[in-house]
Amino acid sequence: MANDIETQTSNGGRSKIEAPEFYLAALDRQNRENMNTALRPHGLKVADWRILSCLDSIRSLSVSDLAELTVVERSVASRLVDRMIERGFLRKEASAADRRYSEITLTAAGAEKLRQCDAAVDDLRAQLFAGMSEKDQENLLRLLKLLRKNVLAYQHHKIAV
Amino acid sequence: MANDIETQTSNGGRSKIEAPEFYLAALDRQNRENMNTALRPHGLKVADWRILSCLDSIRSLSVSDLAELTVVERSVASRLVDRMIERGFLRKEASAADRRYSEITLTAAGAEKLRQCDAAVDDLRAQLFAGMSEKDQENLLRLLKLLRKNVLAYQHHKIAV
DNA sequence: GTAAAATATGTGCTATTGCATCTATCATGC
DNA sequence: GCATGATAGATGCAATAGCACATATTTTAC
Repeated sequence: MANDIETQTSNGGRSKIEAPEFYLAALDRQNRENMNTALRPHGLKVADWRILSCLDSIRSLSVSDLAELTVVERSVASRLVDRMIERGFLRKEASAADRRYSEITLTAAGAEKLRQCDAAVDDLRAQLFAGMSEKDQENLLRLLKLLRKNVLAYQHHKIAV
Repeated sequence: MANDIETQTSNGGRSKIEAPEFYLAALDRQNRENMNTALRPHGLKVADWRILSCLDSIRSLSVSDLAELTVVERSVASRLVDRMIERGFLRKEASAADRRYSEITLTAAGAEKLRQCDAAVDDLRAQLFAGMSEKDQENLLRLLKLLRKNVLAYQHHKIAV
């Protein structure tokens, strides 16, 4: 049944589900599923892994920074961080300069856990970009960055005006 | 604080948050937020809009088809459809050929609601692809399609092996 | 034909997310 | 200095998503 799906533009225009945003969304959702299955043996979910990855890249971040980088609500980031502290993967201390901020860092256990996931994640990435030339990958990254900039601009536009 | 975020590859390799998948995820999440704010005046959420869009493109689909196209669990699609039937946007009847299947179609009200959203969605899309040449857009779509194929292949690989 | 397996859908329950709100801390104005 | 406003973070609550399972229908194996 699902095999013979064909887009029939009933309205004369281009089919909505052929739009790039639709692909983008479907792609991310499916990739997230795959990430979750790849990470399950390690006891992590994608949201956890993203937090750890951010702190691997930047070392010390606040809850707000993590929320911004992983694009979740601050409340969600707060709870994710809490749970990972309980599990021993993260450590949190109040910033000396501004005690509202928390400085979250990886513990040795967190760094080790992240390292354990590397193989699975790298494998998944390799599958994802299979058959795509280096040049195409760079091109894709460039286009995605441009889209990201546009998205942020839209948000500011909305807020400012 | 969040402004001076710089990627520092503490592990010698490429920073994880610079990986295309990370951009992809962040992009989709932010775009979804923007879609939600754009659709809020119309009383729809992105999930609703996706369902309607699929049925605008294909006319008649089952719950499973909709779940597959929008990449959500079938239970989620089932409830989304139910609620939209209650709101008068969709109609559902059992398939004559196979009564397990439901044939879901847009009502006139549903088609009209979707049409009302078009301006907002088109505007958002224009903002999203602002400054991107026609050629780049086609290129992006091509690359996304390739990624999508790879993602699906990975899933089948996982299931089959 | 009948039994067993498979598929589509719906439902109960849990986990996750997002929104509103609260507290604590800092910045700005006077 | 102090009052007001702004920001970081946490928490209560509601909506959503996902998982496990149940039911109805069809297909497959015998």
